[in-house]
Amino acid sequence: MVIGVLVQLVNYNTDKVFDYCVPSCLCSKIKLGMRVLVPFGKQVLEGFIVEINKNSHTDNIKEIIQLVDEVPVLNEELLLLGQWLKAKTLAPLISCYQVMLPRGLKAKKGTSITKKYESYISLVNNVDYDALHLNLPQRKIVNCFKDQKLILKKKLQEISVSSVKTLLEKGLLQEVVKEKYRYQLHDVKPVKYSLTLQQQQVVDEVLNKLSTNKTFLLYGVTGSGKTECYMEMIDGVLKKGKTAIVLVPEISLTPQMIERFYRRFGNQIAVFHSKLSDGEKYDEWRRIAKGEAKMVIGARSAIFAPFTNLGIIIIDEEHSSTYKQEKMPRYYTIDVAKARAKYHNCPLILGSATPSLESYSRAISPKKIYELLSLPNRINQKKLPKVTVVNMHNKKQVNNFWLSVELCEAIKHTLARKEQVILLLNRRGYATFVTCQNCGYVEKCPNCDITLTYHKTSNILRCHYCGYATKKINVCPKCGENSIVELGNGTQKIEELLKQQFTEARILRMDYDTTSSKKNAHETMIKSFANNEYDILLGTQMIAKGLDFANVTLVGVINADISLNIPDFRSSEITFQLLSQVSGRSGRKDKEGQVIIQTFNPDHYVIKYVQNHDYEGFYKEEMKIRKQLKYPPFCYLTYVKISGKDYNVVFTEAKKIRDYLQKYLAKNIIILGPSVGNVLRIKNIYYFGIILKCRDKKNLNLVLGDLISHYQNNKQIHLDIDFNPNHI
DNA sequence: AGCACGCCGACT
DNA sequence: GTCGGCGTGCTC
Repeated sequence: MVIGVLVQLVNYNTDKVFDYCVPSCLCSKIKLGMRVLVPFGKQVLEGFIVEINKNSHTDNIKEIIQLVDEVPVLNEELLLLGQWLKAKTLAPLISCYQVMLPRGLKAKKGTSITKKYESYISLVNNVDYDALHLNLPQRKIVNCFKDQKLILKKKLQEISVSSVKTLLEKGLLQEVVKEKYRYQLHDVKPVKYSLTLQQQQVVDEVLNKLSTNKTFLLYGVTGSGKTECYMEMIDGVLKKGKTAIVLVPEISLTPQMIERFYRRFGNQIAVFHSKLSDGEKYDEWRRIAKGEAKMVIGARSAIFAPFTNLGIIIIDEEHSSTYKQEKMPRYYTIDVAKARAKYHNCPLILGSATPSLESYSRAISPKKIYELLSLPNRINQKKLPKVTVVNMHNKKQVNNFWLSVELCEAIKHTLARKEQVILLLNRRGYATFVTCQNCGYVEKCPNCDITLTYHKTSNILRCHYCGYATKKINVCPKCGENSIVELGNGTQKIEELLKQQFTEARILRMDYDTTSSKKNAHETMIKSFANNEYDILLGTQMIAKGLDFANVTLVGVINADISLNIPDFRSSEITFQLLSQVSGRSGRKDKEGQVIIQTFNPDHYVIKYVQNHDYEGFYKEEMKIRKQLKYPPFCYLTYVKISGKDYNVVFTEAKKIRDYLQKYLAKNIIILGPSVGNVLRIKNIYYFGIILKCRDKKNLNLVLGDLISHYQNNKQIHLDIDFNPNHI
């Protein structure tokens, strides 16, 4: 028997199927998707069986060493999905399979994680336990099985070790050895929710179409109860004997969130998140593969959960940039979800309070690419908070560069009422830009409408999209004032300024620096703030998502301008989403909330629409710009990154690649660059980027595929292709 | 990724 | 004459 094996080396040179023969004693055990150990040159490697019973055209075939698995780790669907993923992302096929599996199951060198076993006890059929003469501890043990079929042996032994032993010896109880799973939640009784009429309509709409491969966009304002809808939909799916995948951004995957699902679905759920150990992830994966778990809740990678009968896929906060995988294979989770939903002929639900422009345009287009479901009201008819915009140019209003009089007053009053404050420190950008301190003017690229990045060493402003460059100005072309300043950092001072202003207040700072030091720091901080151990929570965008604090009645945005000016065509969209989301944090329960946004650009349309909670208004205005400048959703973007150690080599090759693309790509594909990224050199590696814009991919993947094979053995140049990139 | 092969300069 | 630099190419 000859089989085709894909070995574990992530490398374009070895990314092909190698033939091996199987000793006859193993032939009956061989299945597609299993891992095997094979000799490969001088090495011994693990690989996946991707072909069986093939005719080999190779003469010197080697024999496999042994099988690694008893059952396949990749089922038929996932094997196909891997090929699809390779075609979509141009990544090596082996990396497409690796990304689907928890670390413990990836084909690799070295030892796999060993399974752990545990003994359980159950009753024996056809025994009339009531008629038996049992002593007290024995009777007590038997009684334990009144509401459970299977009980841990260890648990029963707590009653009496010897009684368990006697009952087993007499054949009145039987022992069942099962795999032990490391990640366990305790048993909770199911809870039933009652839905509002609107929620019920949304749920019914989906439940009526469970056997169609449709994508729904659930557009529901913050606090409209999307999660309850998801749970009700899942309930319907599970009742049909099918399974479900729920994706949320990693940061929203809090114990409270998991607990909510757990209370409803108990042991049927599996959980995937980054805090689990390799062993725990492995266990959760096994529970899904064996059919013990019926649904999974997890971050991006849970989209590959090995369910065989998917009934629904739900992606919450669908606009979140975390759904893009930033390393090979650079997949976009929503694309993968669509492929899986198609395979299983089941619905895909995308949920958001601020849908991505791509999703919303598909939902409202006459072609009805997505079906739109709306939840326009908050549960209990709570009003959205009042949003006040403070113009930071108005010198009378400003206490100092970062804190306005109005925000300080509001903080004072909120603290006096013993209520809590969230302050958002917008620090997303690491690129420096220049702005007029007097009128808020920001220098942008005349071709791309992207904020120009200031390069201090050369005193030049540069566009990261097309490479346009201009000398830094000192006098504002709009108002004529000599007040152009650099912006982009300096936010560290704010905590100190706050401490000076509010000497009594207990301030909690939460950002990458304070949460990355300890394992559960993020979680602990959120908890202590929720417990009123602090008055003010000062944090970066990580505080904006999905958190529900009953006592927060004031949300302040320190500097809305930073993310508004990140050099990215999505900067307005990202800012709208961020500000809308953080505004939703204010006044969630019975208290009325308010939001104060400080900005140097009070007339900016993003600020205007955030103030009015007007997603549709923002959508319409932003779409005009996207259309005019040919950005998504009016085209697909592809980013070709060229890097290497030698500046001249990298630049020359980048220009060669541009010429090559110009020659071979379909003529209506727009080519921008090569241009330098916001940092020319990182760790002594130089980077250039070429941006491709197209309405229709035409021969794009084909030409780029050829480009990759051409450079796959080039030691001086590294090529990296990113379809639908998050960052440029 | 590893490892061998092979073609050039510098050395006990 | 040999040791070792690393560019090139192969691994079923």
